[in-house]
Amino acid sequence: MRTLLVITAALSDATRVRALLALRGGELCLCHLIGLLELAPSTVSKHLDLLVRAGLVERRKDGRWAYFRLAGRAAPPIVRHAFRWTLENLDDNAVIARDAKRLAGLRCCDPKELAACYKS
Amino acid sequence: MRTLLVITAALSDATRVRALLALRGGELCLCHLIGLLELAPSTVSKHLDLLVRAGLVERRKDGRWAYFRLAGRAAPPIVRHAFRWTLENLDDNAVIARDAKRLAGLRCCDPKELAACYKS
DNA sequence: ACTATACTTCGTTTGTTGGCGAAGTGAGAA
DNA sequence: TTCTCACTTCGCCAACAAACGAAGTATAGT
Repeated sequence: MRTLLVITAALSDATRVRALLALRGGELCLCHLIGLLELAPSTVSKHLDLLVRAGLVERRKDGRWAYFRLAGRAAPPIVRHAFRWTLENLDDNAVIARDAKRLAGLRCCDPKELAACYKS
Repeated sequence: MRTLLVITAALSDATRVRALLALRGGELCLCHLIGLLELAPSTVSKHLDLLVRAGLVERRKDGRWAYFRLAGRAAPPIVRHAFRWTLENLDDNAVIARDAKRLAGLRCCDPKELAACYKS
C-alpha cells in the first residue's frame, strides 16, 4: 500500500510526469532537465528525488554531474507497470509536444556545453 | 495529461484506495463506506466525489441513498488499466485486511438497518 | 590553495489537500 | 405539510506540497 501511494503521488504532478517522459530517450543530467522544465535547480532536484524515491528513476553521479534514467528491468513489477500505464495513456498535449521538440535540441549538448546550447 | 493527473491524484490517498478496494465486492452506499472508513460523512462524500470525477467510480442515486460502484466495461482504457494496476500491486496490509473483514459484516446489512448493524 | 561549477539541503512563502462541523438539499415517513 | 434522514456543499483550520533563494557539499579546473 505504502509503495503504491508513493508511486501515485510521484505521478500526480505535471512537472514530474514531464521529467519522466523526457527520460524515455535515455539518460539526462539535472542541468538538461533544468533547461527543459525551466524551474529553479533546487526545485528540479527535489522533483527528481521524489521520482527516485518512488523507484521510477535511477540516479548516477559522475563527477559534479548527476545523471538520471528510467528504472530498468531490475525494477519491481509495480514500477514497470506504472511506467507502462503512464506512457500508454498520454493523450497528445501541447506541453508534452513542446518538451519533445526542445529536448531534441538539448540532448545534442554535453552538460559541459549546455551554457552555449541555451543561447540558441 | 490532465486525465492522467486526475487519476493519479485520486489514487494517491490511502482512504480513497481503501474505498476503491471495498467496492470490489460490489455496490455500496455511502453509509456503508462511512462505517468502514470511520470518517465524517462530509469527508467520505468528498473522497467519493473525487473518485467519481476521476472516472474510477460511478454514482447512482436511489431515494435518499447514494450507491457507488467501480467503473464498468464502458470506462475508458486509462481507467481500467489504472484499476487493474492498483489491484495487482497491493501488498498485504493490516488496514486492508481489517477492512475486508469488517466489510463482510457491513455488507449483510441493508442501509436501512445499518444502525442495528453498527451495534454489533 | 583557491575558484568555479553542479548539485543538494535548508528555510520561507504561498497554494493545495484532508479533516471537521454547520448549514443546505431533496426524498420518504408521519 | 411537516419532520426525519442520507447525503452534499460550505466555511474553516491544520498539515502538506511546490516554488524560490541562500547556504552547504563536493568535484574539477587554475
